[in-house]
Amino acid sequence: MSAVTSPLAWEHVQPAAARRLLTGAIDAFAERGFQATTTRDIATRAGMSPAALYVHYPSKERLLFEISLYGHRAALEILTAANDGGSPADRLRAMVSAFTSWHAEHHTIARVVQYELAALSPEHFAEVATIRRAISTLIEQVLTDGVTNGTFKVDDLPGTTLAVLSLSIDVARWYDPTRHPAAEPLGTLYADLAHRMVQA
Amino acid sequence: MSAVTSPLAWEHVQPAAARRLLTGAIDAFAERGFQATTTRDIATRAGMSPAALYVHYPSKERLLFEISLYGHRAALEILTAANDGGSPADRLRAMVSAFTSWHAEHHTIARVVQYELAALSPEHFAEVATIRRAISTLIEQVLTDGVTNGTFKVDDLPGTTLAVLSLSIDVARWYDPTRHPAAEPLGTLYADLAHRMVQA
DNA sequence: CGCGTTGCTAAGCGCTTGCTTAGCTTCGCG
DNA sequence: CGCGAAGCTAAGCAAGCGCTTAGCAACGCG
Repeated sequence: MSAVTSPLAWEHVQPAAARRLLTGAIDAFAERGFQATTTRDIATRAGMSPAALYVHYPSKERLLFEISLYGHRAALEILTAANDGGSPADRLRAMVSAFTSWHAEHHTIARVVQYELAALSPEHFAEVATIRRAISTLIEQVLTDGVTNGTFKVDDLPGTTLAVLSLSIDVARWYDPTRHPAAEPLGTLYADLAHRMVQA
Repeated sequence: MSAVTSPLAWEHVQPAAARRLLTGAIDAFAERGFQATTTRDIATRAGMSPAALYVHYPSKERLLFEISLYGHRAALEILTAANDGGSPADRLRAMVSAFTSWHAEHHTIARVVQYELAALSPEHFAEVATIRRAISTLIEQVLTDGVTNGTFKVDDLPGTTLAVLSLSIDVARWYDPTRHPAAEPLGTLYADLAHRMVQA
């Protein structure tokens, strides 16, 4: 586990059977998507009968929500930590690097977080949407700060904010640890690319 | 329909009922995903009974393949057209602009093209993968040309190629015509961002 | 010990899925 | 007019779905 990305430990999920179901669901949702994953598949991955799932979670959707919520919170946390101190350029580079590395290192959870939003209930979607707006605001603010002190040149602020985030998020779509570089060098490359996009 | 993006007409799909099924399937797959879309839903959108679908297509997967194949071909075509003539910078800007605009303007098909690959049969996937490699090669070549003539500075060629493509592709994920700028200005913004990423 | 709680399984319910079958109508064409 | 092809529908099949029910073993605690 790298230093720049949060450990994403699941120890807080108790008991162990509930944790096995959750991590099994992450793998299944990431591989096949939420709709194509069956509760029987999740239960089998956790080494249980299908009915045991409902002892720990009231529905398949709830399992998705727990994963999505925890994943969004983890992503916001590593961004917030990276935003601490330094010039706008330093903060932008640290945030893009951390956010990119996180999407590479945790690409299974990241895939669920980024591509299964439509499967959430309206109420659950609203809850993670709040976190998504906070993430977006962090990037927009550092770009604003850089423009204000003259180190950045940004023509379209919302458009560029979206582009910077988009670049990191799409890593979850294509990243394959067997075929691509380690997460940390990728983060450095993307920090460089994002910095160039906004440099004055 | 803008000048930089191909018209994406479906007139070649005959008879009209087959075309209605295909366009209905695009909308349904883009909205809900392949797995969550039922053949009954597709048939209803085309104004027919569920069985009528099988008069024109042998399976739901085949419908996806026809959409995916045509979409990939259209994307490759507009990229190839934009690659014609000028400096590496001109060609890169033209390709990124066209590719981005295409993903925004045709974001429903683009969503199917980019996010439903896993639902294709292995044989059908192999066929579109060939087109995807051709797309990637076009971008890699223009970056190579720019590095060679000294107008670009690229540290990691495959990584930067992927990043440039990634930036445009992710547009399909978030683009909403009711909330975002028109496709053509977006293409111009992204051409600028991509150019800055590689400028010497 | 007695007994409620926790965690699990076997069985299965009601429903929906992709797709098939049988049969009807419409049409072009000799 | 006769007839095969094309295009469609009503009905339904086998399989698989999310989830429920009934019941059992293990455990903590008075």
